[in-house]
Amino acid sequence: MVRRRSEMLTDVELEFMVALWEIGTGSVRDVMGALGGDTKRAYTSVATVLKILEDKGYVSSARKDRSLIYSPVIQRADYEGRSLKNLSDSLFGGTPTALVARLVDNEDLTDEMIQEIKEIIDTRIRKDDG
Amino acid sequence: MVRRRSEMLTDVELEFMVALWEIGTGSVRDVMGALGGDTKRAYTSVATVLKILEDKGYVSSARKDRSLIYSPVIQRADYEGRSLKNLSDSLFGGTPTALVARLVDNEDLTDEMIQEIKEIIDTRIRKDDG
DNA sequence: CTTCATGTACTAAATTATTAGTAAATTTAG
DNA sequence: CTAAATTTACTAATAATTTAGTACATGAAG
Repeated sequence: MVRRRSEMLTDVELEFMVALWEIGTGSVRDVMGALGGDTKRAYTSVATVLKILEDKGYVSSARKDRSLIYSPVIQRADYEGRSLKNLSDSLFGGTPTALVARLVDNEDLTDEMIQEIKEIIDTRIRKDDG
Repeated sequence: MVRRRSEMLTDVELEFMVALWEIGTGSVRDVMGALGGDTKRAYTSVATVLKILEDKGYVSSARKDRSLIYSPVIQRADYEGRSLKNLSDSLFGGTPTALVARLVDNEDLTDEMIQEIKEIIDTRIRKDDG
């Protein structure tokens, strides 16, 4: 009964990748400083998670003086796209339109946000034509 | 070191909830039949997951003859919204517009889909005005 | 009534996720 | 050189996830 790992990041892994994407590249201590969350983590916990991310192929490391400097292997934009596809497939029947429909019927969306979204769509349509 | 459970469904739980949302209500055997995935699961595995979902408050059960009939407690639309908020917060800086921007720069989206999305937005804007 | 089928509860086992401690190496300060 | 500090590798502990087996109850068939 082999369970193959999901291709998606766990919550903690995602938090770490976001931190690393923010700073671009950094040591354990740098990433620890860039973690936005409210939970404090021990230095060794941060180091362990970064090692796990490296084992899984999400980051790479290179030694600089005494420290390891970590860099993202996957691009944030790629992962954002993968996340959207994953959500669309698992919950919206594989139709991104259903996803958008649910998004925009959210009460909390301001008129400004809706307008901004409209402009994003219109821009994309113009780009297709041009 | 208490880890509090995420408010999101796991992959398997989501698959089960989608099946239950599809059929509305059903026994272990009904849900087993409605599961779309490619992996076969033993009857007892399905029963166990449904019980776990009940423990977590996602479904409720009522006895009918010898069987338990399960019903969703959370609404699909609610969970869809929660998922989008979760993704937006964790990966798109809490800005749904960034999420949409990433969605529509996906190569795989057809012109038809884009048009459909545009209409969804425009409809929502008209509804606001009206 | 006995046997068989069906269904649930309980238990178990394997894997993954999360957090952090300990040990060892290496550098730096005195 | 020795002591303190920094860093990584290894290990551990706990929790959650996923799958399914066993035991027992109950109803149906002969």
